[in-house]
Amino acid sequence: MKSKKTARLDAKERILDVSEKLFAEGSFASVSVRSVTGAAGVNLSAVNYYFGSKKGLFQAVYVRRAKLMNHERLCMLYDADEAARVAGREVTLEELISAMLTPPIFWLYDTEQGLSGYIRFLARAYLEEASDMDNVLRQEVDVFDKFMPYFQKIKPALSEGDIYWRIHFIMGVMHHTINHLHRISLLSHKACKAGTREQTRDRLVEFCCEGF
Amino acid sequence: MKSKKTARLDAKERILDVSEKLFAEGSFASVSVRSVTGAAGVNLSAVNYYFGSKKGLFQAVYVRRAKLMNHERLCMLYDADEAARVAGREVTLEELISAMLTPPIFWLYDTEQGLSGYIRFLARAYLEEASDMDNVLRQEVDVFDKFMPYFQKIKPALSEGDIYWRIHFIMGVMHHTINHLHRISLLSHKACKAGTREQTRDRLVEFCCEGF
DNA sequence: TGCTGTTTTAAACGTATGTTTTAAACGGGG
DNA sequence: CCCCGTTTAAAACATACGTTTAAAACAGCA
Repeated sequence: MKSKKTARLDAKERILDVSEKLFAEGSFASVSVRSVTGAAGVNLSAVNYYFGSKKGLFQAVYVRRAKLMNHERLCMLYDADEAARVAGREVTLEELISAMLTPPIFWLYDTEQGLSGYIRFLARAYLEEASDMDNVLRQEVDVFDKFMPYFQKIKPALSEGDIYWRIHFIMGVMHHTINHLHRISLLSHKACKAGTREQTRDRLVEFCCEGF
Repeated sequence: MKSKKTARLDAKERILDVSEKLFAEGSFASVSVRSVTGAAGVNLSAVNYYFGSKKGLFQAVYVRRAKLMNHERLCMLYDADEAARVAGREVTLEELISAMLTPPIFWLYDTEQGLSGYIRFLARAYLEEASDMDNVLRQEVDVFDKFMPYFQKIKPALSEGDIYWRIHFIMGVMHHTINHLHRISLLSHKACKAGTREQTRDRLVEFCCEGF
């Protein structure tokens, strides 16, 4: 019951890794429990044993890295705030948008830890109508609320609604990049390459800064 | 075999209407043939009779309005081109982006003819990995290729790749609005309203023009 | 070693799925 | 009226699904 946990976590974690990947590539309904357990090399019952149900598995995939994701964004925000404070200036718009976009975009390029899978999983989860997934949205909204005062200080002429609309657009640029980065070369007749994560991030930030 | 066609088209069209709506709300796998035929009030076999298979139905939903959609965009482009020609000026960036965004956004607000359903169906089809759906992408790419020369004339400093990246971002803003317009009020703590189709369109165009 | 709680396995359950089949109903043209 | 191609109807098919069950295998500890 103690050292056995290693095996337990192995299987559990393996299921999470695999289903993160599969849920990133297809919709909830299109991924079967059997395809998950098959790819993870565990017994069919393992999903229900560890997570109660298929929906529970989906939630668990979400929860596993949810805090870390937004934690990184808030860290970047606070870092920018601190840097601006000591320099006696205001946080810049670029810093704000970069704090919102850098973590997800960098994760998108991470294949080692599987963070790429998670970020694509997230982008899909936004479209799942399972009412339990509303908290996926809500959690991100909570983060943006922390950004709100900064935007208002930088753009005092904009109403709260105006700012939310722009944040909404930024999310659109981000999600679309997450969903389609792998075929952006194809779509552009090879005219644009995916590039490095910094290049992609810079493109996004630049476009969104100007649009704001 | 002649006037009987009315009944035939009625059933066929009714199936298309219903599945357009259902495919707009859920993924391909999450929509069952039985839910379609049930809502359409036709027999279960009707889908396979008219469309061969569930996938065939999906394709038929796509094909039904695909040409019209991009036709409207190209019309707006040619209108802008003509207006600019007679005025002895160049087409503006705003006109270009408006031509790309106005049809889908206006459709999104159309509930009478069900165009709203189609445009949300399209946004979802982009994420279906069914390889048959690659032509959904390709068709839109073909349209953008028609826009390409205009963008290059307006922004001669940008490389082809730069322009494609920006078009990609514009598509992101558009798709995200299509997918989430119905809950944008919720996400913003009621701070922003969905507004009229013109207001939404103008917000999109403004943001994308600046970003470009 | 025997006991205990945990994990894994194999099998089965009940239901929902896409599709096929077979026959009935329909409606105009001979 | 009857014939015929088209459309609808009901039923069945085979498979895939999520979930449950019950027993076996396991690992630590007395």
